Amino acid sequence: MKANQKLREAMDSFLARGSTAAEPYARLLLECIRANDVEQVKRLQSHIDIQSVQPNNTYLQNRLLHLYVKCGKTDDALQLFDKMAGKDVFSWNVMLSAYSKMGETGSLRATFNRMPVRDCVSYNTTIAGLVGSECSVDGLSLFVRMQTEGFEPSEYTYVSALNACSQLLDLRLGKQIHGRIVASCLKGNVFCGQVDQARWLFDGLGDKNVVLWNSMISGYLKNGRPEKCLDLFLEMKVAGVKPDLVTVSSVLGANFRSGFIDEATRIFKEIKEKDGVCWTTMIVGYAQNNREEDAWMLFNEMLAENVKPDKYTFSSVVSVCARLASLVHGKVIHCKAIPNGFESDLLVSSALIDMYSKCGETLDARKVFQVMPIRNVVSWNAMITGYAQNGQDQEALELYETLLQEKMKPDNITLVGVLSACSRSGSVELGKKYFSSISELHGMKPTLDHYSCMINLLGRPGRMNEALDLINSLPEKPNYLIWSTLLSVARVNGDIERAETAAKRLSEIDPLETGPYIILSNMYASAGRWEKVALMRSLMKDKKIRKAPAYSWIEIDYKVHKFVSDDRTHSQNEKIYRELHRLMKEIQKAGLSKPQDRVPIRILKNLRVCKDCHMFMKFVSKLLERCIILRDSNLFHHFVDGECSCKDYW
DNA sequence: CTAGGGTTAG
Repeated sequence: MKANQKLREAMDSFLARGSTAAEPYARLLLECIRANDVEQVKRLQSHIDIQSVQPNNTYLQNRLLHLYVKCGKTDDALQLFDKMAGKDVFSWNVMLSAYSKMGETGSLRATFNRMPVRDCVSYNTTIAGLVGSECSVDGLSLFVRMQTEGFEPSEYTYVSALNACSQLLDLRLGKQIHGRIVASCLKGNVFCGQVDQARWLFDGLGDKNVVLWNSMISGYLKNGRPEKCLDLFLEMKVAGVKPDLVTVSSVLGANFRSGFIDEATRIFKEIKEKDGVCWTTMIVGYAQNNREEDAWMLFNEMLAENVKPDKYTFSSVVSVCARLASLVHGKVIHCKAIPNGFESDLLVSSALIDMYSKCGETLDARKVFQVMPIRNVVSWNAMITGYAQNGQDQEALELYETLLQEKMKPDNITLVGVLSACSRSGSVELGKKYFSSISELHGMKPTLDHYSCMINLLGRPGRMNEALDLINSLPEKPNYLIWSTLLSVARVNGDIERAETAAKRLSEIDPLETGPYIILSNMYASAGRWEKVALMRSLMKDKKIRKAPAYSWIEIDYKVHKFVSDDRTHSQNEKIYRELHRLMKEIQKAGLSKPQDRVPIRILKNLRVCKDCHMFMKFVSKLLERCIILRDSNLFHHFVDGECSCKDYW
């Protein structure tokens, strides 16, 4: 703070003198660069152009170029670069790193090809950029080319080359390259899921720098062994290697995955100089541990500390809003993303589509989808599943057809969306067609998720025998999802026998889960088999199974309110219950019909909505002339004028 | 200037 103040004073007096002397100008500019203060640089340049004062000072210009790239001001960097008289290989490399960071492979390749002279770093940067943008094949061919042109690969090069192998799942080539690394006494990395082998190599290495430790730690993380990361973190400290920001970010991630969110919070608070990645990791950690409010607060702290959020931060925070189904928070983020230049970013846009869909606003979601300059399968999936979950089956299927027309390749998730749209609209034949297209047209193997959709598709309209045949023909052992799907279709059909089968299997897999007992008990009650209802109750009592608490979230005037079932803790408790009782009475009278024009009421529930509440909401929507959008653990319910978009199937 | 950390869809 103090240093910046001093710099500003120096700047003021320099500009006041109106001097254009080269030496003080250069000194001042360098200081601005050292302080990472682009604003001061701009201020200085608005008075005097660097070209007119320092036309041949390549060193100074390179430093400035690097600062621009570091701060994400690529346009400024490019402008300066174009004007530079004495470009050296460093200047070119800085531009390569800019394009590499942004994933602009076109400009990256073009710049690389235009370079008059290249060095090892030029190759390393370009290879890393290509590999990072899913152009691993090209990255590898450049890896080969650099050697034919007489450049010796360094550890940087090998890391990228091995990354390329792991991306292409080419273990054979990876091992070959690894052999070369061993031969040239360089250091390896952690790839292709062979984490134990990597550890063996790692232990064999004498001198290990911080990058190596970090690679090993993240290797464990990527291979789903977070507990090992923490061990390694401690070992690293014992070995006297000082952890850096990268280490801490990995370890933070590991803590979340093993559920030690409080431990992570402690480590996070200890870090003095946090960078954007640290903040993002922590925000994501909160979000994944169902602490969305903390995640949101942390994001605001991050902004208050002047740490610049990037596309990863924005997409994470947008997904926090989606989890909360908080449209106002989501819109705030959307508005913040625009001036930061992330509006049309692939990650952010896909998260926005998901957020709007999860708030029941598919029109807004579609607007985001429509303006995206580049879409990948994730963007399409977000939009298709958004439609499917909101009961807009036709839109979902139409969009899928467009995807096929545009020669995009769908993935497993796309087809889950498509099949669930079919089952909701009762299009059995169409669903069957899409199901067989998974293997026949797209050359993929249907997963249990797809089979579950099919059981739903067949079972709902009562084709229970076909659904059971499908379960018997599964290529692998039926999992929890399959049996709970069978239970849910058996419930719709009042098929107690099948429901019993499914519930039995479910309790074998997860004995503590309450859902199956409750569904079965309700089915017995509907059939008047009260002795069975009593049996279910005593069973649940014996096993000490208790129903998970039901939560609801509702957003009123920019604030999210959370309720537990039979909650009496809200500050406006009396008023709420008075209104509830008034509604109950009104509903008993019923019979109104007026246009819908007010803001919808949005409700989020952690469990599946029960039959009574569903009925209640239908009445309330009619009575209050308000659209109610309720998102439960399963899908979306748009209640309008006494009808629900789920068509009473859920 | 180049390697290692965080992100989106069911």
